[in-house]
Amino acid sequence: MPELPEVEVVRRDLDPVLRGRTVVAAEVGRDRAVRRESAPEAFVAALTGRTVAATSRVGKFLVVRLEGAGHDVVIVHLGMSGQLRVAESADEARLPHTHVVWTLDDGREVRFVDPRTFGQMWHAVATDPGGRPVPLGHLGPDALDELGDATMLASRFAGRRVAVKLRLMDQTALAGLGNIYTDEILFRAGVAPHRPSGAVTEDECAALVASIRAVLPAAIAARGSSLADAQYVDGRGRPGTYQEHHAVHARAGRPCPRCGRTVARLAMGGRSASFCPGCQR
DNA sequence: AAGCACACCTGCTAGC
DNA sequence: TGCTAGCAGGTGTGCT
Repeated sequence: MPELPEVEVVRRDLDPVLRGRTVVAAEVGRDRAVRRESAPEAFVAALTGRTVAATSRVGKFLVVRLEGAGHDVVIVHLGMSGQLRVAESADEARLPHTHVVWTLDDGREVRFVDPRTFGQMWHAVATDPGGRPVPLGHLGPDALDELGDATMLASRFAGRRVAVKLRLMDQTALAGLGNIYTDEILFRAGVAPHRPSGAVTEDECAALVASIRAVLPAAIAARGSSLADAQYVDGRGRPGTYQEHHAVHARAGRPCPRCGRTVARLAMGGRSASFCPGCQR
């Protein structure tokens, strides 16, 4: 799935389910789902009997903070196809590819379902002085909560020859944007995806910042984007609707909604960019 | 040392 | 109809 808006929708669904609840049991059905742990047993032991203090998010990573003096957390990344689903009880049938299950003290279950297995979760102990878990220290500022001004973005682009779309997707530069939302953000800002990031002007950086500030909240309000393969659903299994507002992403060959020219597709960094050659320069 | 290519998986679709 | 190749929202590593 999932880029920042989808992860944020899942976090908002899950927070009231988890907050103040105690995890009475945890089970790992597929070791790869907790592959950063020394052993799945360590993950289960660290989580069992613990009460959830709060949830937060950094970029595409979901952070579940546990009560106690140790400042420890569970970090979840949904990868390409991960879902966190709430079941009202253990009796509800499990979906195929259910790899991790947390049983809560109210009888509900939180289930991690992930067909492609690129997602994972793990227990992390230390937090840095800013309150971020140490394993997430390499991430740049969060694109929703910590986005700065045009000057900040320009400083992230300065001296770089890499294409601006790839730079926007670089999680160490700015955290949370992926292939869908960089397509949409670049379209709205009128910037072509293959432009070298160092050549993007200050005015264009201002347009990109405004575009990020518009697109991410709108996508969250629409409960995320669910594309053709329909892998992304929220905590209750429902798809989002923001794909209905996509101007260019996955619309190559169809007309640009603004100027009518054909949306083009470009191979970039091992994936594909969609853009309007008329609106984006 | 920035910038690539590639590995890691499963499932669906388009095309033959 | 059935097979195969290609493609899909991600991150991390290792080579140049």
